[in-house]
Amino acid sequence: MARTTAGAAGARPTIRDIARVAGVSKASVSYALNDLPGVSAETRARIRATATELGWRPSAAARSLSRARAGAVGLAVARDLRLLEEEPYYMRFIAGMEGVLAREGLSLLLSVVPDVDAAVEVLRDWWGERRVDGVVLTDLRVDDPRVTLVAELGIPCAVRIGLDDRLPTGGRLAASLDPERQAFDAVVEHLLAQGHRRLARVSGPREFLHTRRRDVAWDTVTRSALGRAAPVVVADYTSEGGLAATRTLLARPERPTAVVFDNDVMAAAVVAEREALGVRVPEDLAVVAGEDSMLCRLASPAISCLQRDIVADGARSAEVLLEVVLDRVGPTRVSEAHRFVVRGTTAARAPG
Amino acid sequence: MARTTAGAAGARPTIRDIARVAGVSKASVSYALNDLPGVSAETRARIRATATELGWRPSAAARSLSRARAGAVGLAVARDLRLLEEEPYYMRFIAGMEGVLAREGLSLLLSVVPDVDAAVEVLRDWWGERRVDGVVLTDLRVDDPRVTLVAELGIPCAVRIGLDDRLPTGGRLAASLDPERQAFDAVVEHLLAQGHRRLARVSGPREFLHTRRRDVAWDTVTRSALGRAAPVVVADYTSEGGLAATRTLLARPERPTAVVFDNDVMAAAVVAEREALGVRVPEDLAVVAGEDSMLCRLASPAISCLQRDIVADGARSAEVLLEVVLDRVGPTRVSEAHRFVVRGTTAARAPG
DNA sequence: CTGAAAGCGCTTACAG
DNA sequence: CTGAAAGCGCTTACAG
Repeated sequence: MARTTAGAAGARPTIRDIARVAGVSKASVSYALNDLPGVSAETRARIRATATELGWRPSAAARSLSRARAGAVGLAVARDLRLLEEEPYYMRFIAGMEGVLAREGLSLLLSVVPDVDAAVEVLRDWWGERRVDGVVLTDLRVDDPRVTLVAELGIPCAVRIGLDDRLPTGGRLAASLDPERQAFDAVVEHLLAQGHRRLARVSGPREFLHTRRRDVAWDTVTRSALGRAAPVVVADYTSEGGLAATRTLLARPERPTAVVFDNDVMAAAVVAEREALGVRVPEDLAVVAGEDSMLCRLASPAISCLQRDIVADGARSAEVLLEVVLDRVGPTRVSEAHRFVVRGTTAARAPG
Repeated sequence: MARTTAGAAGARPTIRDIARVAGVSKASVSYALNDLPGVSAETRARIRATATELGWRPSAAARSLSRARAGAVGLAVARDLRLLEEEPYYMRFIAGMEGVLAREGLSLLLSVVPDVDAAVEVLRDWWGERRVDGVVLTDLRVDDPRVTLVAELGIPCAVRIGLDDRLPTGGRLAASLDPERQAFDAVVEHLLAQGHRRLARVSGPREFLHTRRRDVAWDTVTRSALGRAAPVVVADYTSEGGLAATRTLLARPERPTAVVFDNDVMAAAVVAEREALGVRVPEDLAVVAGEDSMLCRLASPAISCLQRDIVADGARSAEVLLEVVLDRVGPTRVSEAHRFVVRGTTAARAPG
C-alpha cells in the first residue's frame, strides 16, 4: 500500500533502483547515502528522498563484501551450562554491549559453548569466514587458548584484565581494566570492624584469571590487615562445591568466623544450609558473596556482597573493541570498582 | 609456519587462488567445495586438498550475496532489564539453539532490548539489511507487534505457542507447541491430596501470551477439581509484585492455603518474607513456583516447582525455524510437558 | 560535481 | 566433465 515501487515482499530495492528513479548514477547514490563528498546538496537530498520512498536498506552482505568489514562483532561465551544456569551476568553484559554496537550499526553474534576449546573453534570459524570484525572474550583463563588464537590470527579483541595481568603483545588486543585489586579492601575493613579476626575465602576455580586476581587482592589486603595472609579454599562456583569448602574450613582448628565467597551461589548455599553446617549466620559465621544477585537479596539473612555495574562493563568492552576494530587508538577504559553492600550476613557480632 | 601460502594474517585465500593452484576454473572449485555434480572425483579431491592446504574458508559475505541467504538467524529478546536480571532462561535457550544452528553452519544474532517496540525496530533492521534468514520470537505478547511485523514482511519466524493460540495466517510462521495446558494438573492434584481446598495463583503480567495460557489451564483444572475456578491475582514477576499480590490474597476472607506463582522470583520472595507476611510455610501456606531455578533450590524450605527442559525448547525453536527458512515443511515440534517437582514448600499438612 | 567501470568473493546457468 | 561469463549489491578510484 504505502510502498509504491517495492512491490511484493522480497523485491528489495537496490541502489540501482534508486539511481534509475532519481536519474543519477549508482556511484552518486552511494556517495549521497554514505555522506561522502561528490554530490551537490540538492542531488543528495533528492537521492535520500528516493531511498526513503523506495524503502531502501543497504544489503549487509554487499556492504560487507565491498567494504571488507563484517559489520558484526562476536561474543563467544565459554562456560559449562551447569554454571551458566544461574548466570544473569551475560544477558546484562550483552545489553550493555548492545547500546554501543547499535550506535555504530554493528550486530552481535553470540555463541554459547561449554569450554574454551569449543570457543576456539567458534572464533576460528567466525574469523575464517569474516563473520565478525572482532570479538569480546570473557571469563579469561590462565594461558587462555583463545587469547593465543586471536593474537596469532590478528583478530581484534577486547578482554577485561586486572592491572597486573600480562597479555600477549602483538595482535590487536584491547583491554578494559577491572579494578578488582581493591575488591576486598572494604570487605576486610568491615569484617575487622565487626570484630572478626579469623577470615577465610572460598574461591572460584584457579583456571580463571579473575580468580587469580582475587587471590592477589585477598593476599595483599589480609596480610596488611592481619599480619599474615588469610586462608583460601578453592571451589567450583557450585552450591555443592561451596558447601564442601566451607565444611573444610569449619573443621580446621583455626575455624574462621567470616568467609568470603567468590560468587553468589556458594554463599547462598552456605546460608541456606547453615543448620546442617552447624552454624548461625551471622553470629557464628559471617558470610560475604563476591557477586550480587537475587539469591543474595532473598536469602535470610540477606547476604552482604560485592556489587558492580555489569551493564557498564559490557559497554566498556564494546567500546574498547570498537577502537581496535576501527583502528582508533583510545585510552583504556577503567571500570568502576566494586561496591561493598552490607546486609544481614555480616551484622554486628561480639568479638570472638 | 604450517600455513605455506596464506602468508601474513589478512591475506585470505579465495577460490581464485585455489583454482590457480589446482589448475582449474573457479566454477569447478565452487562445485567441488559445495559437493555439487560437475567435477570428476579426482578433480574434486585435488581441489579439496588445495583448499585445505591454503587454509581456505568461504567468505560469509560473498556467499550471502550470491546465495541471497544471510547464513544467520536472529533472536530479539524483548524484556525489561530488571526482569532479565534473574533470567538464566535465555542463556540455556540459546545454548539449545546453538547445537541445531551449528549443524547447518548458521550463526546467531542476538539483540537484548527493553520492550517489543524496540524489538520491532531491530527486526526491521535485520530483515531490511538481510542480516538474518529468520528469527525466533520469545515471550510473545497479546497482539504482539513483532508477530504483525514478521507476517507483514514475510520474515521466517519461529514462535512457541499453546494448543489454543491463534496466530496470524499467511507469513512464514512456524510454531513449536508448548503443552502448557497440562502444567497445573499435577500441581493441583498434589495440593488437593495434601488437603488444600483454597488455592490461588499469582500470575505474571497479562500481556504475555503464556500468562493467558496459564490462565486457561488454571481455570480449567481448578474448576474441574473444586467446582469453581480458583482466584488469580496479577503481578509482574518481581519480588515486590509477588509480595504485594500475596498480601492481597492473605487479606481475603477466603484466605488461600496454597499459592501457585507464575515464576521463581515471586515464590522465593514470599518464602523469604514469610515471617513478615505472618505465615509459616508450608504449614499455613503452601508455595509452588512456576519455574525452577537456584532460587527455588536454595530457599528454605526448598520450593516445589514446575520444571522444564529449556535447552530442549531452544533446540525445538531452532528446528522449526530452519524448516521455514529452508522451505522444508516439517511437523510441528511439541515440547515436553512440565514436570512438577515436589519440595519442602508443599510438604504434607493437616487439612485446613 | 557526475558517470562509466572495475572489483569484493562467491554462485550458477550456459556453451563447449 | 570443464571453462568463460554474468550476476549478487554495494564501494571506490579514475576520467570527464
